[in-house]
Amino acid sequence: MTIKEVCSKFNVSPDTLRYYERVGVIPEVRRTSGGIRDYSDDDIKWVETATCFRSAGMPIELLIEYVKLYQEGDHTISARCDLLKEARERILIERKKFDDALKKMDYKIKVYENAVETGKLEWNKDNNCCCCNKS
Amino acid sequence: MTIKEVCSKFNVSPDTLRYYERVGVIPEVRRTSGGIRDYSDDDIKWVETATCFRSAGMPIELLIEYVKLYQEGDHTISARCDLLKEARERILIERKKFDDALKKMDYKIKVYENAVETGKLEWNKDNNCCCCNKS
DNA sequence: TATTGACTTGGAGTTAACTCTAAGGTATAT
DNA sequence: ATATACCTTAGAGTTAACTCCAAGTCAATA
Repeated sequence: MTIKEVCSKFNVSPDTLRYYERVGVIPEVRRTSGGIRDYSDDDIKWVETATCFRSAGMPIELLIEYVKLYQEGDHTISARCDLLKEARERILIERKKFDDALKKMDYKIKVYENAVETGKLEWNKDNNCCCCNKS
Repeated sequence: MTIKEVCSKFNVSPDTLRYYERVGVIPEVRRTSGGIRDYSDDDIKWVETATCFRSAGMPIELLIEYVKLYQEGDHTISARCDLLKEARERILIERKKFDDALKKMDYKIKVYENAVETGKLEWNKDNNCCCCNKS
């Protein structure tokens, strides 16, 4: 598969894919006799993993570390497992922050929608919710 | 409340709070006669909102826009509401990406944990899951 | 009252993750 | 055969969001 095809498959730029390969976020991709990248099925799976994990905010450094461990062979399996578990915890923490923000937003949206209808802002006076009354 | 107290309350640096104020992520904070910031309850609510929304990846620019609208008065209520709804949609999209990554990680962790136990990697051959078999 | 530590501003520097540029090679349609 | 579109590398530039620095002021303690 050409770089262009992989790009449109995962919605990333060619520059990004070349950058990922250069810094080691994915293993090296085989070239044609002309020197042009030809992504194998495995390469594509690496790109899939990389873009998926990156989309979840997993830092490049962690992905590089993972690829390094992978290339060292099977004796790094438990290290890779630990790395993934740690990454998992981080993502759970981040997701919690998203949920907190959503809660706050939902409250504010409700107040504003009510204001658009009735013509006046009515913040919850007892402040029992997660949100501030003002702003 | 002093800048230091606000910092430890929301776990951000003084530099960050001063930066937020300077660029308009929060409205201007009143100073003491000596020129030192003294955060009011409302200021603190603004900081709470800002840090909460930033933690969810909401860009600075959006927060600045929100504060601007707020300062223009009540005729911007529906615009503020629209802004929050759009932000909400974005966060839902981002959270979906987190869930996708978590799914992939959980599968990989399971495979690796099994490998640590049994001594060999057993990727799901029929590839019915969201994940790649290799990597 | 002197020292210590925290505060102020304006502006420069840093970091992660791309993104672009230059100079040139490859592949395909006319 | 040549134009066009896409590919290559190395390295420089960009962007968001801080983070640090210098030079000076303020406040609490010994």
